[in-house]
Amino acid sequence: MRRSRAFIPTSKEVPNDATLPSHIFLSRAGFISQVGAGLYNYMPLAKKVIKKIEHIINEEMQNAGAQEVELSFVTPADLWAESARIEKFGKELLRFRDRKENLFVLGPTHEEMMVNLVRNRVNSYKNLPLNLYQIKTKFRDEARPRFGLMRGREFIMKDGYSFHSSYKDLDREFDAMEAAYKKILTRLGLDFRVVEADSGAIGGSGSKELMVLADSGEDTIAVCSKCEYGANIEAAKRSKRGTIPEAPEAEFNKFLTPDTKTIDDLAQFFKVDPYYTVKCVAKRVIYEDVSEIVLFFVRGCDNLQEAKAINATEALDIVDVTEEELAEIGLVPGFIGPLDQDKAKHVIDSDLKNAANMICGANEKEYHFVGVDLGVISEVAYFADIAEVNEGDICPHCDGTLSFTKGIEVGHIFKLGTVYSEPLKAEFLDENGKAQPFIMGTYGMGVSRLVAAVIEQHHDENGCKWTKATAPYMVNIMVSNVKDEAQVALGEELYAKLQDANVEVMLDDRKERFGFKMKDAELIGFPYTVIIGKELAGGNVEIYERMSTQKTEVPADAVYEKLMEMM
RNA sequence: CGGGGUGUAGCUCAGUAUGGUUAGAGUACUUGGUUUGGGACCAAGGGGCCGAAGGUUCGAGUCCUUUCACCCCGACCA
Repeated sequence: MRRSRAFIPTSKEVPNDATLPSHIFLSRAGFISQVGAGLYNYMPLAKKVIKKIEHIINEEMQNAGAQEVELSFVTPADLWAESARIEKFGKELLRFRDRKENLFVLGPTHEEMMVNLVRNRVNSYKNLPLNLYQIKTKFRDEARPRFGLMRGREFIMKDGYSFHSSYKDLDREFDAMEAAYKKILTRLGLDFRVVEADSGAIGGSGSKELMVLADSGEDTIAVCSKCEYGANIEAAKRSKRGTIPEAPEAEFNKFLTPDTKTIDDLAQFFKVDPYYTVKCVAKRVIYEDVSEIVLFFVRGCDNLQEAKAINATEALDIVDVTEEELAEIGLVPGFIGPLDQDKAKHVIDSDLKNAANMICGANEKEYHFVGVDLGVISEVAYFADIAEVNEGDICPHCDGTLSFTKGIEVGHIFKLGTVYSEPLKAEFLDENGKAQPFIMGTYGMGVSRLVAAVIEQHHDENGCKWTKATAPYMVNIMVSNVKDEAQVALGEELYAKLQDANVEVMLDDRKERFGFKMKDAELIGFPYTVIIGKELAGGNVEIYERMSTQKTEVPADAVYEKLMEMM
């Protein structure tokens, strides 16, 4: 491509709403343009990058034995009613009616559609397993789209669905997909981590997220310093503490504790480590038809992890409650404890099971219990893992310590089981001629989000740094002065030669100054820019490597070989 | 969905408190010239329904009402 003919509207101006590097540079470098909230046009450069990512995904999916399909974007709302997700998904589902007044939704994900495609067409265990996928535009009417391609309403996703006759086979496929996804991200040149995740609204058991590591990531992940363990903070586990602070010694007693409503106050009042205090987090737990106040107890040094709390209560959602609401049902904010707690349902963090020498609220204003042994309620109370891990906690798999890092979720794989096949009555006949619902897995990967993720991980203050696998053009030939015939001639020659070698190459033949074209090349982020300029008089040109920002001088007649070698 | 903000040239934004020539700047674009190793300089140009609708007024970018869009913080987020 000749730069003079290319549609690449670059700009020095930053869009006023862009804060993330990927958003800023993809806009400035002429990859994307916004048309509405969370809606973007892909211009030629972005389209090329997307195709490259799709190509790699396709190759790895073929290798893994998955077959590509493409399902209708507009999907009948009936299907969504069958799985009951039309309510669950809520306003994120964009609904509309056709001229015959039939209700449709724009597909935000395609579990129902894929199950519908397969049911009644695959009837026998002999035809399983089956793995079908598509790469397609999705639409989610996000309450608040932001961060450019990172969180758009319309986005491109690879979504795959596998069908099995046994859980064992699902496990095998799940592992195969994890391996394939790792391969894809490795080929794309990304630094990533596979982490354990919360299954969220989609349901199912096993769930892993593929996180591209970047400071701007929206997810916090806990990673082990020694082993491979990594988990989304919503799902992260830990071992029991290794070093436990010295326990306060006290007989069980009720103690007057005026004005000590916070853990800090309490720990200071008794001069104990917050480890030995019990924190109460009161929440309103929402179910389909009803809601109620539930008390969550964790150690004073811990915090409640809401995703875990939702799982522990099987709730749809959890919201804050006010002190007034608590007072209404006879609870005393600041002095709520788990002993003799009959005012509200409660969940106690499993780390508190049989914990001794504890201090907790006495459910009476200005009083706390000291010397509490929670062993007395270990048989009757409901214990669950509801505490959020902290940095420095011990890894659940080894003796390493956990630290936090930020990640961009670019892939999520689930073991769905029969969550969709059952309500949608998608069944096959097993070896005994008995009808069984398909056992399913689902595997998503955000293609447009990957475009942004590459830049989040690879950029500097001057612009994009595409990896070799994702670059829209591998080589940019910059003719410094287009009035210099020798420079132009060499540029054209190299341009033709590289094209013949099937290298994707851009020839910057514009009548612009050196600085302008150089800034432009850095902004766009070609992995290699050949600078044909002043040094040509001495027989040399330069190769500018974007990733390292190193310039290397090479003889003009060797530049082709040198480039081929570098790539 | 709650709270806040902004809509004026392709883009970034002045101008709006106090209504009054022909609505501005920078940048981008066109033409000519000078320049040619880090987004150059000079000159001349083109480009606007001041988000939309209604109203007040002799007169509205500016005041009032309605509406739409976009953005920010939060909630939400397979």
